[in-house]
Amino acid sequence: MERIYFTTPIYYVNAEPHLGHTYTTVIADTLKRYYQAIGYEVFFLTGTDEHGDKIAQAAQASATDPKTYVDRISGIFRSTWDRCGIAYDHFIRTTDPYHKEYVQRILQKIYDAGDVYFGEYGGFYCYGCERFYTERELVDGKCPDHQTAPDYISEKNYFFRMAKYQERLIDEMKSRPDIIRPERYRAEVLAFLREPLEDLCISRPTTRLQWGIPLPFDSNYVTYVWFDALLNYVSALDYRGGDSLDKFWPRTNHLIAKDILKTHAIYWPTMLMAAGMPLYQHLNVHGYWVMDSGKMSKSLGNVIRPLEMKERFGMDAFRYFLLREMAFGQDAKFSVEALVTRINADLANNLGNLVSRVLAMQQKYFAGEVQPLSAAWAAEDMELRDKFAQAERELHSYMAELQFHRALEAVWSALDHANRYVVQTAPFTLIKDPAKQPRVGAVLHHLLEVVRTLARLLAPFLPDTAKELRALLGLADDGGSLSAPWGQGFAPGHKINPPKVLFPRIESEPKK
RNA sequence: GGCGGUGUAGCUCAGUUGGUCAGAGCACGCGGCUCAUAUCCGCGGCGUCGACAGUUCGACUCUGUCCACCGCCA
Repeated sequence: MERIYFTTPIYYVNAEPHLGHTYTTVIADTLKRYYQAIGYEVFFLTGTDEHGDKIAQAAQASATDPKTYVDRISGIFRSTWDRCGIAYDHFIRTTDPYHKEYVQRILQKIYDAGDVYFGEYGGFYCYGCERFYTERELVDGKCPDHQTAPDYISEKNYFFRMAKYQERLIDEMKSRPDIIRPERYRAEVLAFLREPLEDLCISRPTTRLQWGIPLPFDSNYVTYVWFDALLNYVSALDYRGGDSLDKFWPRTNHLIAKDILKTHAIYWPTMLMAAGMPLYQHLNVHGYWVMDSGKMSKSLGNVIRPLEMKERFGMDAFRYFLLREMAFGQDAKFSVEALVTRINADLANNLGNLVSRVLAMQQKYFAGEVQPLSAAWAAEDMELRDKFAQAERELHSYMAELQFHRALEAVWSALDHANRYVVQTAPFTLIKDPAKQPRVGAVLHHLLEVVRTLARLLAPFLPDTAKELRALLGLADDGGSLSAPWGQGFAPGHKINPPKVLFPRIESEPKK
């Protein structure tokens, strides 16, 4: 059995889940369901990143201890994904004991191998950013983000010999053209690698930061973000035990937004090289959702919360919009108006109405009982079947490239054809002639095959809707009845349920 | 300043290797059907494909210069 491993980033617990988190998580979920459907063994990891200055400060600000604070926010992430129906296999927290132990184990290994050294570093440090600034980066001597004067700090720290792996990394990036997708992000990384890499500072003294994982070789220091956070992708598999690590690790597909390209394309692979592990299979990079009302922020009140979207529009409708509207890799615009337009046009009018009209006729003309197909199919019957076969082929090729929007477009193109088929065959006219009743039965049978095919093709994208379609068709949940060839999905005498409104039209825009 | 990206119909965007590539959806106009969530089907216009020059028999698609916006680096 083929295997594949999908990861989202671990989300930093300084904010609650918003649109950006949700998009990455939804595409991971969609990919998991898709690959499972085509027979893969899939592992899907998500979780939370919980160490660092900012968290320690945030905890202090809310008059609590860091552990209590991160438990709360991490819990919000987990319950949000649960309530959104996200089918992750494991939820990792960087404060989990097994993760800490794993990070220490790898740090010790790299230290023993001589890839970590103790050195001095001085510079302007901004506590808000948790980072050093070069003089030229400062604006009027102040941090460009916080408008505060940074402190000059000189301290000894541990460094990872990242520069040592630069050439190997370049070779790897060049010899594997699809390691980073889309291509343009690989080009960006290669451009960055034309300049010499510096070694990576991986520690903070405990005098300055306690909320972190202690270095195994020096208890006066904790590890600083990179080893702590990035190693989650393997520590989770290690924790799952058995052969999880061997089964899934090299088959890794990371999903990230473009803001963390560098950490995943440069720091992470060199860390893996030092640890003697193979690199991931693909780093898949998506763009940003841009709000038409400006950059998403609490102060503007335009933060998109997944649970609120689910409440207002339904999770499947929200998922559909995210998957259909963004071209993977590029930025896309988000607005409630566009969301409503998509729901009305694609889900209510095209998909929902098609199912509704088919099931209504099936009910009205034959009391729900599926009628036999004729021995000889009409040309338009075969064309209808072929359109869906074509849509399925296209769907597979687009999914291999993470082109979710194209995959859905392909399905909708077949779906549109099905609506044309209804007009073309006009069962509602034929039924007036009793002699034509067998033809009407056959036409509706073909249309039920459309609905059955949709239930199968849409399942990774719209899991709840697919389930609802199966229920309406009276088909079992096991998938077997869905994958039967066209024309063989329904046993003689099988009964179909009356229609239901899957996606109500949204007539007027609810208040924002 | 360097590197990369984007710039195509009113809006959101597709356009793989240069020759039905000038397209889709939404919006808009007209017509048709009535099974259906006033849904569906057909027809229609709108674009100097950011600007200018070049290569070519032919460029949205290649080359160069420039403009606008975005990102990364400095």
